[in-house]
Amino acid sequence: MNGDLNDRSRQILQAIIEDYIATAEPVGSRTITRRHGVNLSPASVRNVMADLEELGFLSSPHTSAGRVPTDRAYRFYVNTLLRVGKVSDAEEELLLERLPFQGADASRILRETSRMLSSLSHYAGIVLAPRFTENVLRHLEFVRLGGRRLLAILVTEHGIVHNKLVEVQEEISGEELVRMTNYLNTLLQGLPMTEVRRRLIEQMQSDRVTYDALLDRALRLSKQALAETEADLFIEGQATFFNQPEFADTVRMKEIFRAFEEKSQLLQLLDRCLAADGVQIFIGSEANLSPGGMSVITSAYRSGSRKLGVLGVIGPTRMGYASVIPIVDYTARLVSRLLQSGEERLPAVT
Amino acid sequence: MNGDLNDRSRQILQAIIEDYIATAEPVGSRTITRRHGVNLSPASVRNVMADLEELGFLSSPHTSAGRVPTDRAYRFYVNTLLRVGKVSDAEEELLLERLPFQGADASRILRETSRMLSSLSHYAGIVLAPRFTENVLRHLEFVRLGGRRLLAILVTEHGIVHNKLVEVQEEISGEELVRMTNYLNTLLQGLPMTEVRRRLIEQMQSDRVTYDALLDRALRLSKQALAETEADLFIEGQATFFNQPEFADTVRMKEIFRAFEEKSQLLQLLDRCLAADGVQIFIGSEANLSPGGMSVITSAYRSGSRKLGVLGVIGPTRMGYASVIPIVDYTARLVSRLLQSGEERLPAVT
DNA sequence: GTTTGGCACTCTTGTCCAGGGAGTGCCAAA
DNA sequence: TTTGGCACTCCCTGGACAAGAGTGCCAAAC
Repeated sequence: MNGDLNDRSRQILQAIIEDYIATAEPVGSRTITRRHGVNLSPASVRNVMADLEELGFLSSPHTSAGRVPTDRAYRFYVNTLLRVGKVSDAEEELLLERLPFQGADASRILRETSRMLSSLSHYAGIVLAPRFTENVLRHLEFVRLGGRRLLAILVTEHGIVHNKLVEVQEEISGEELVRMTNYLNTLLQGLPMTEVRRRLIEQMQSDRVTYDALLDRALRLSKQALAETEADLFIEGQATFFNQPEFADTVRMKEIFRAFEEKSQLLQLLDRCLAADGVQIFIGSEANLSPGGMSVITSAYRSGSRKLGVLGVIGPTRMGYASVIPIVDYTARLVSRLLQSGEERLPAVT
Repeated sequence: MNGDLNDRSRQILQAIIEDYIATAEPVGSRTITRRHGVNLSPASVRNVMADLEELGFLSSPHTSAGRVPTDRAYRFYVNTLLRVGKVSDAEEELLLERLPFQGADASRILRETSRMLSSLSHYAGIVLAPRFTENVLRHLEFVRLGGRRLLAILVTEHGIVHNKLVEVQEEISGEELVRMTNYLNTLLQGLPMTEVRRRLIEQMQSDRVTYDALLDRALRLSKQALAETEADLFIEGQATFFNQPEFADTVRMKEIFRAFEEKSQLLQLLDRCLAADGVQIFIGSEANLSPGGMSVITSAYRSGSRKLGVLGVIGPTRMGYASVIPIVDYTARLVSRLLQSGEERLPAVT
């Protein structure tokens, strides 16, 4: 059904979309003939526009307004019409200058990334921190907080630190804790979380543990400590939505900010992105976000072949896809490289 | 200048303020006689209102609108007219039920606190996490990330975890790291950060260290690791500003959200609060925030006699002071108790 | 002297209406 | 098939007008 459009229709559709992206105002037939290189009379353009409306690519707010692209039009635009460029030199320079700052740990890099995504795209930047389950355990430590409360600290690769409070049945002495920690670290260090689970269960049934109550306790403890933690999501530049005329009314703005505070819908969407390869684009209703009218462009960042998390941009459907797509793409590659280079310097983990 | 007002003026001023807080609309003389127990004719009330305007307590948006309280009026109201009540049973119940949840570490409690502050007050809740320098060091740990990059993890009392990436000159072996960690922990554990600094410098000059290069390195490392980190600020319920009619226009909303994303002004204000005792109230211009028209009510929370951080509520100047003040007060006490009780269970720190 | 009713005045808000502008749809001619 | 022309629709703006709310002030009442 996409290929159905002839050259002229495509050209006009593209002109309408790009004009609308630039102005946020319904596009009329005369505007097309004037501003874009279309050598036709307004009347002819009107005929084409009527066809495009018939096909579901355009809609008119009211009889005598211009036309506005539908989600479907944007989808067609992104799939077929748009030729995606590269990031501009200025953008690249800014990213390279700002992102890999000295002595930064991963969470800092990721936070800064969401800032950069926002300021480059002029929309909101989002970064989903590496999913806990996707990570490799680097170090596990228990700190006694008092009485039977222990703080479990786990460091995953890239220096991301999670911590969790666990309560034990009986007090544990300092030496016992050291022994437990050593045991657990030799057992689990360097394993991906998915593997960690398996190893724990396997080990619990081994002879060595059956006869050593302390080790048994250690395993139970770490099982508690390694329970899934909630996902970390950095969002920056929400205020950019105030610049979009289509969100000018307060009711919609309110809904948007509610949604951002909620995060759950967004997390669900980003989880889906984690599974896919390359740049993902969700247009309007495809994103399935509650306030509607928003598009999300994402890409997973990775370390080697393992996908760690997702980053991207969220803005109005009427978004500058042409410039945002390469930004997201490039940033994802850059972040991957930054995290990778941290890893390369690691000694082989045994 | 405050005591100047006679009873009647006070009564009318109070009526105006409370009416305006409730309705967000300029209050006229008739409204006062109708809705509040004032046994006077509108004309008399008008005379008083003219005086109050003269004194700077009221202002009128235009000639034939009602009167609106000025910042000064709110200040007078809070200082003199308002009798602050207690939190309602329902509020208390909710707080007690939601806050001290099992197995929560301090940062979780604080995040949840800002949520509760927002949902109880119907304004935005803010919580400033314990200032790093105010804390007691509980545990210090270095994890090798790869090559010469170490992740310093420091746990302060109440189980708050900070981490920082540090780079060393030459690689450090596993055993060396263990020895360093042990040395540093016996040296620094249980000291407040301010003390930690002193001890580090003192120790650097001691004989033992001059002859042991590793210890020297350890000290230098920890000095890097213990550098001040940026303050953590939890804000929740920013979207409540959308409910306030006085912020209905998009321009102001935009400014507010910019300010929230910036945080710096807010941090400055909260820092001032940390110094003061009890509930602090900043009305309108007193808060010195850029978008103006906002009031901030805060109280420091503490552990024992040491103030840790600040929590509070931020909303429009036209805020329900009567109900918010006790909420902030009670919450600060509750959080103090929660953190305290965690501490009590600690063994004495030597 | 204080309080109050009355009255003129001011300013905002909402409604109605007319006119201009932008755009469409359709038809007939090129 | 394209295009010019034309009637029509709808939005937006601005002016006029009335209603409503409130004020300020004055003179009479208490």
